Amino acid sequence: MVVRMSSLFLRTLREDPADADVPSHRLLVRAGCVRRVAPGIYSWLPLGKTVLDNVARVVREEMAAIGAQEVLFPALLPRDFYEASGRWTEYGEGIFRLKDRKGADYLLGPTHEEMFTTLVKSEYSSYKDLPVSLYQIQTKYRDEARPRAGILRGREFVMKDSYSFDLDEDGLKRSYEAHRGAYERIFARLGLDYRTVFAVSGAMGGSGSEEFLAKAPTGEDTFVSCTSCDYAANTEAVDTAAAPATDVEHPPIEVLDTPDTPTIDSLVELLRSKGHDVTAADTLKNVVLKLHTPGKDDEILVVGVPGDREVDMKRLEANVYPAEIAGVLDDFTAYPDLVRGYIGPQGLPDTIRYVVDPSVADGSAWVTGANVEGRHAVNVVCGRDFVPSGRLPAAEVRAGDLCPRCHSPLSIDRGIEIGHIFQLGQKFANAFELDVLGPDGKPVRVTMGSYGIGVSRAVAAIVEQHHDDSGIVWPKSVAPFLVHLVPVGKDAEPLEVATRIAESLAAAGVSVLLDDREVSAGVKFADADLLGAPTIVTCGKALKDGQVEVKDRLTGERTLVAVDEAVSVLGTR
RNA sequence: CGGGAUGUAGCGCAGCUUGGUUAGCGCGCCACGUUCGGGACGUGGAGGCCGGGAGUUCGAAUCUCCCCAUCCCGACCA
Repeated sequence: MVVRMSSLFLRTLREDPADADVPSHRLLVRAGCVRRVAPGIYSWLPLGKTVLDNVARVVREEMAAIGAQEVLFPALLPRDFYEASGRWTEYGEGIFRLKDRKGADYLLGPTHEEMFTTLVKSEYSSYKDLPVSLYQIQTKYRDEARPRAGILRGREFVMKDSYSFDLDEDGLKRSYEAHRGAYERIFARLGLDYRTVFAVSGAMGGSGSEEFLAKAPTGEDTFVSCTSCDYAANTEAVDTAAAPATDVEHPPIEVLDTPDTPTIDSLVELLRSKGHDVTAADTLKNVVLKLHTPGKDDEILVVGVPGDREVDMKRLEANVYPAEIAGVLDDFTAYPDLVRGYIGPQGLPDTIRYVVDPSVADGSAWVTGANVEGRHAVNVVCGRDFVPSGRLPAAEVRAGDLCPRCHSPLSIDRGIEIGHIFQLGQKFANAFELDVLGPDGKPVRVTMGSYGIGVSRAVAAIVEQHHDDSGIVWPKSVAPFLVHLVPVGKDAEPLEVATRIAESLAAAGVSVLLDDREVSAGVKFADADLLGAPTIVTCGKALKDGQVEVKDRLTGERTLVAVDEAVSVLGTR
């Protein structure tokens, strides 16, 4: 079918919308693909809907290829399923809740582990039924505290979520690998430049988890990748190897008067002025954090990191799960042993939990607080003068830090999370007592995996990676149209020729957009570039030689093609 | 929830400091004419509870107070 622009429901914008600052948001709005309805909530117009459907089609094909079967759950869900898993409470303000006319509680589904688990429990009961993988492509709802960046982080979004059900750990690993393979093929077909990185499982629980991050400066996730081997990880999940212990003999602790040095910088400056050759990296910074564990009393945690680094709260939090970091302690009155600004791990009472970053090696000597106002201690040796109760990755990760695998430097990039796969294990199977009967007649607890792709987010990620100053440059796999025909000139001939080519291409199964509007050539060219069809065909001046101009949107390269050959040439592009 | 900014036509903005006829410009939209290969031009139109409320004033888009909303940064977030 030929789509004619004169009747296509489309209004392009010449100017950038005021509320958009990331490229995908700007261009999807300007190209008439989406319109904002409320914060984080968007309507999809014909062009955008076509792209969204194309992405979903690729996802469906690859899911089918690994044998996953599609279902569709409601988005509107009753409370009891989420009560059973504990997530009605766990999610807090993150979900949309509502009541029906009888006052019964409902929610708009943020993710559907509960529903899938229950469905399989109600239908299957034998080991012979497994393994099975089910998925849906569905609208999800999360009441984000701050939706941002247009389609990239909305409160309503389209997600493909699938779940695997296996009898044991080995089966789970096979399902997980199958999904990882499918995801790699999907993102490659979508034209996305992405990395697969180790991630933290966080609230989802489970053992293994990887994220698929589309590289983009506008991405919200920061990840490291090794410049030499294939190691890559979300910064929260970077595995810092414990620094090797040293057995250098250090002099005994010496306590120095260091008045008015509450910060690392002021301390280093004072010590250097007194002839001590130290830098911030030689100091041990001790930060007091409040830990909140749901259902338990809050506690404090003192963490020591090299003084030239900040504490990465997200990274540390990933390592204290299920506890959450409620912030930095600001009221020290309940902790007389902690001298604000002058805390040292040596001599801290056992009642205070003290951990260090793995970069603090046994046998290493540090400058740190003397637990007395206005005094610091030098030659404080880890393992000799204090013994941390544990090592938790807590220091910020920097470009140039060493790869935990091969010790080459790491680089840091930002990415958009387009997919996430989890070896979920039995968290939900336990919550719903999902068992099947084994060959011996005894019940076997099912093991699950959960796998997500942000379908609408992928559309935005594609635009982030495929655009230029003039507009979007759609990859062929998802382009709303493969060929955009632009007749120019006041005579009837250009439109006649363009229409003829358009109809022949459409008959050959090529999606075609025909700009039959009565507007100036400049408007047509600008819109063609903005809309981003991979091939733009101008029917104009060259018609006098029996030719049309074929432009590759990506490279800008233009070639002249005889009208008679246009259909066969374009059909094979 | 903290910090910053902004609410005037479908979209992008000016006007507000220093209150005063009928609130303006560009894009888009409608009509007619000219133009016709990189966002053409002329003429004439349609389109506004100036975010909401209360106040000050003879008079408020403009000043004061309160509220609401949106965007950005942070906290938060499979």
